[in-house]
Amino acid sequence: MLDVTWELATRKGLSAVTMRAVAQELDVNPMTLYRHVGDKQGLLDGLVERLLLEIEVPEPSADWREQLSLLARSMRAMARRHPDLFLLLFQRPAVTPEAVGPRNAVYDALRAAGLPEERIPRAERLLSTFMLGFAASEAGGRFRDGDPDGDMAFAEELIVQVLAGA
Amino acid sequence: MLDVTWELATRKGLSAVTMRAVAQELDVNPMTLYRHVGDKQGLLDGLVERLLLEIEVPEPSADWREQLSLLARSMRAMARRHPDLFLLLFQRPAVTPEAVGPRNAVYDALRAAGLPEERIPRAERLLSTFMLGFAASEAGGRFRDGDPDGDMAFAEELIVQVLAGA
DNA sequence: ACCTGAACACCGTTCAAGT
DNA sequence: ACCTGAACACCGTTCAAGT
Repeated sequence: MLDVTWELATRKGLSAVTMRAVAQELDVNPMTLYRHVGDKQGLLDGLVERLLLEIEVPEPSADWREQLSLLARSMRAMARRHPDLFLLLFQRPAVTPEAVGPRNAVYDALRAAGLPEERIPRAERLLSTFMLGFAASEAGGRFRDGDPDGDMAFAEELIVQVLAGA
Repeated sequence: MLDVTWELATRKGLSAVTMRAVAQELDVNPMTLYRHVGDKQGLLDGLVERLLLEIEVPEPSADWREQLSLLARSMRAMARRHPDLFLLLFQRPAVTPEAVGPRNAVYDALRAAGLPEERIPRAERLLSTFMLGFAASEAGGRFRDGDPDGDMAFAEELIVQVLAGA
């Protein structure tokens, strides 16, 4: 069911994801969905989980600068593919099981940058918050007529600089 | 009309803002709204404009660190008051007329920090993006069980450090 | 020309009737 | 006990009928 819902969201956008539309896609009575999902919110939760799992995570063996760069790129790409769904990330706790992939990827990069272990969790929260905000802004159109690539390149320089001098 | 809509959004949340509910609040036929607003999206646009205007902006005469701190605080407060509406900021260009207040406030602070004029626009975009992401995360519950005040205090230290050494 | 009620094409969810 | 169709209480918006 989640597969079909995800496919529907990808193909026609989040606004097309309704109980009734998903049910029709499955050739099933709308009420039948409630056996699997409890709620419309449950359906959306599943979609956000899936989005987190679809974010591509870099090799931990790569240069840490490259790790961060790749991670930022894949988050931005995911946001562009699912702009409305991406916004829901702000409404879910960052500590769900599906969130460990991306979080560990940031942990690995920060560790590789030489950041002391005790500073990593906070640094990850701040860095991820920035990346999320940036990707959401770009995908949502807040940067209209701007230069997101240039802005992100500059942000990466700054981040590398701060991490190198920490 | 916008006053009543804003009041409704504040009192009962964004999901209670429907054409029909606003019309009822005004003791008017739902169709009458279309004379003033064209669209439901138009109603929401008005709400986001108002939200931007409601963000409290610091005195430009204060210490620049204090300016940034106050601005962050008022953005976070606004996000907590209107969590769903706040998310819509990501879906609107940052260059609307109502956005100049907050943007100029950041400009002023960066100028006071001694940042060269030509670097200010990009710095403002990155800084505002972080603040927006942070405020949205906190208000939306992404930081559940976290320590947003501590995280923000640390972020401010970092920002001051970067700006001082620029 | 302007306004607006009824109507259309949807929603998510409850609940009672059917098996 | 399980399942589900009809029904309920909503939506945003169109459009034709009324003034």
